[in-house]
Amino acid sequence: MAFQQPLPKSVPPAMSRYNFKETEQKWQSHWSEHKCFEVNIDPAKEKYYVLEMFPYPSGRIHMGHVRNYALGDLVARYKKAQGFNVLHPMGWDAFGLPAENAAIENNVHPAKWTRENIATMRGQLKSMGLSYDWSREIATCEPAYYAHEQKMFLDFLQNDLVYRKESWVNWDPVENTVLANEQVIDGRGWRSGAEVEKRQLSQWFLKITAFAEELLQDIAELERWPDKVRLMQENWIGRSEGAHIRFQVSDRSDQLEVYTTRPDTIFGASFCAVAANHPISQELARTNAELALFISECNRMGTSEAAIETAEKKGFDTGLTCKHPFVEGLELPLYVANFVLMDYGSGAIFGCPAHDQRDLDFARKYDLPVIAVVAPKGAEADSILIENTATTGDGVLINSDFLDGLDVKTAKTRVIDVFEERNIGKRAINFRLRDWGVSRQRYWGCPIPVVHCGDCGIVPVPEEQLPVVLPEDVDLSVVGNPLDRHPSWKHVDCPACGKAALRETDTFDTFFESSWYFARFADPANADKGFSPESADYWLPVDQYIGGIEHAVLHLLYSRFFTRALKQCGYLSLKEPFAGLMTQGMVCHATFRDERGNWLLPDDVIIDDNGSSRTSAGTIVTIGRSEKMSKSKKNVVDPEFIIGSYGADTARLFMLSDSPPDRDLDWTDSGVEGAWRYLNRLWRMISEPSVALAVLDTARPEAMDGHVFDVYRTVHKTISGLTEDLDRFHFNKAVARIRELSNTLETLQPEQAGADWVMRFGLETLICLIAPMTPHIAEEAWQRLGHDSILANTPWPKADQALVLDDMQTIGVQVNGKLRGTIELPVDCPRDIAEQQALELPNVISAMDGKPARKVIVVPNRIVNVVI
RNA sequence: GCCCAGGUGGCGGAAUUGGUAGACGCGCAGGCUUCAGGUGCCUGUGGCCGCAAGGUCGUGGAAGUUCGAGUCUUCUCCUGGGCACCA
Repeated sequence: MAFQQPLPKSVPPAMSRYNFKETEQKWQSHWSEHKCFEVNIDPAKEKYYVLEMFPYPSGRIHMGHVRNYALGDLVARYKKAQGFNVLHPMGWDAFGLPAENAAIENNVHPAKWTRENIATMRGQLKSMGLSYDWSREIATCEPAYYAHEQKMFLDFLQNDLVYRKESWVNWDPVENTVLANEQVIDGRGWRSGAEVEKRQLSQWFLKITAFAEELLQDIAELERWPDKVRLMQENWIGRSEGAHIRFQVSDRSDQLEVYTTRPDTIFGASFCAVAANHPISQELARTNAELALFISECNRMGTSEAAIETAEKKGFDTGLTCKHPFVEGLELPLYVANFVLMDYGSGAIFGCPAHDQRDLDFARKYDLPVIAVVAPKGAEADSILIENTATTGDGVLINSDFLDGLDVKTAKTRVIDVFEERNIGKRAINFRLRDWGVSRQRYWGCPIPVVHCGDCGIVPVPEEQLPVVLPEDVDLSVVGNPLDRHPSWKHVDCPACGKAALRETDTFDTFFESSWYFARFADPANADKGFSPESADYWLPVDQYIGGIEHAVLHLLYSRFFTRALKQCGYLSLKEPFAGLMTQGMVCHATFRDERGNWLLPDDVIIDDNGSSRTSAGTIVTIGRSEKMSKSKKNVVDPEFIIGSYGADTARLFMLSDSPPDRDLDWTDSGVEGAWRYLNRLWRMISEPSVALAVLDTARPEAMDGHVFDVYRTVHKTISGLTEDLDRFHFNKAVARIRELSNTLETLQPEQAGADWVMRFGLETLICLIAPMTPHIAEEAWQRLGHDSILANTPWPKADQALVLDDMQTIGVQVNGKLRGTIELPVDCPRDIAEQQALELPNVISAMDGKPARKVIVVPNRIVNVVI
């Protein structure tokens, strides 16, 4: 998609094409010099905090960033025009795994790699003309940032929000390192290819579960969040009500505690099962090699819910049995089963095959009894036959002793009451949510500020010794954790007793940094603390947060938790960090493959006029469906190239015009061309208007041609409609309205009375309305129209409501629900007049075919429907 | 397996509460401008029938509610997304 911009010297300046390169640079410098977007606390003004999810500095910006920041900038500039004191900052989520990978692959230090990437990407973002307050820029890998989160961690520790426990990790025995799930491919390390082991390590956890109920309840308050995200958070937290029940294990002194959400099905129990990592399994495995083998098999299986749910249900009969709590003499065999999760509930279940599909699959495989205890409503108790589908719906209890005849809900309550009376179980609420493991055995992250002392145990690093700075003189060419291998860094004196001790060599999960960065932006230069209470009180919460749906759960939930934890530690006075959330869809592009099936870059593909495609070398190209832009499929378009060839305004306009923000967007060359052509058209309308413009600041003329007045009304309607579109995030509709207004303005004729004035008014309004989307061309046009003010500081246009509402309107007339014509009626026209006019329409008369109207439905200002 | 979202012209998408389906753009066709290509401008553009007026079908599929359904209900098919160490 080569594009040259011809600028022939012979053409006079007014006729020249819009010069985006010069213009975009000019206004970017201008805004920067005039500190247009730098803001301070101003109690007299209402604040508005717009935040886009800050990027990981991976090297170069991609189209997803362009979309995200075009959306955010539109909101920020629009709110500024509406008079808000707008905080719109940008920074870098700068710790993370890719820096370490790059270090190993390219022999470059993660710090250097990261800082260079930031410099590149900052330049790219600046070329987009985004209204950031760059004076607030932060990078989370700098001690000036992470020092404060080390302090926060220590405060969490003091407030009992942190603890240590053993937890399982993916261990790569060749690289001597812990792997992320995504680094485990088919059970092997992605780089080493070694078979991954499960290992238990002692790790730091944050008590997010302490807030589980609150985090769940408060979702209801997040009114300006997408329902989809709220639902995902709800499901993630996964509150369930049920019971813990203790089963006596035969021939042993201990009891097995199970968690169940279906205590009502207790009389249908036919086995018990524990997780592979359950203490009982572990204990038995020590003397049972076969069981140990089964457990290691379970450990090799993926830990994801999807993997567990879809895997074949397998179990190992321990030979032990559990006594049924109610049925004297009934012994339930105890299995170790691969579908029981140690992390959920108590890591043990009782199986009721008739009413749980997993249990049924298991029972069929091991030939266990299947006893129906719930009869669906209306079904005959003795006609129930469970084959291969468990019934999980409501019904009436059968075969269940004292529960017989009760519905499921009542039976649950009753049976738990009995458990509690007999002291063998109790009511329990369980959450799927687990505590947040924040330890990472990685180098490029924030050091966890504690010291391990042989005598004193775990000792927090004293506040005056913070920050614990990540050493930069590390060797990444050797396997294992560089912090652990560093010759001196971890060796310190115990802060408590002064004896030789060791630093914690784990670093924080990078979600730690992103859980509070929004607050740091309120007070980014504060050296004493993360942010002052005053700055937080003024700027927080974020009024509009914008980012990818991929963060719908973890990042957003961690931030919500972090905010509560900070509140508990006295940092903040609010619970919810993000009052409004908008999640954007992905940027997609068609995919191309050559004859051998190799992916091709869009740049390597030539589409001929007849629609056929080939490579530049002439070989055949297959065009595949549009998919999310990704390096692996090569269906990427480099934003820098687009900005260089068409300008930032074109790229931004296209990002906003073709799809609503929350849906996926197809990047197409023709769409970009369309945006580019429109900007040139707009430029022509300004520089060579079809109707000479009235002089700046002249009063509205009293005499106006009828058509001119209609156009004038359209301008007001556009202001009103577009403002509403922006408030509802219907940005693609807003762009459509801009184009409609352009079309309408071009219908003005020079000889019509008032046309010169309405043309100026219309163009100035158009420029103001498009400014948040394409700010550079708008500023230039504003200047060209004779203004010496900065458009970015200019108030948003106001519509005259009297002109927005029409006094006449077109109403559809139907006969038996089919449209047969339209009538022009005054607004709020009486029913009988509407009916009369409708019945007089020739088309209506012919459609009625001489039959009388049985009924005429008149919906005022909407429709008339004649029923015959 | 479970949960969620979405299916509207050749394409991206419009259509506040059920009330004129297809705004706006892309593409395409014809014309004008131009030495020519591109740009620009004008006109047309859901399918089918028709010279036209107009008719008829039409929002993944099937059924239902309603004077009236893209919109509500039920079933169904397809596509995409999420399901705990990428960020």
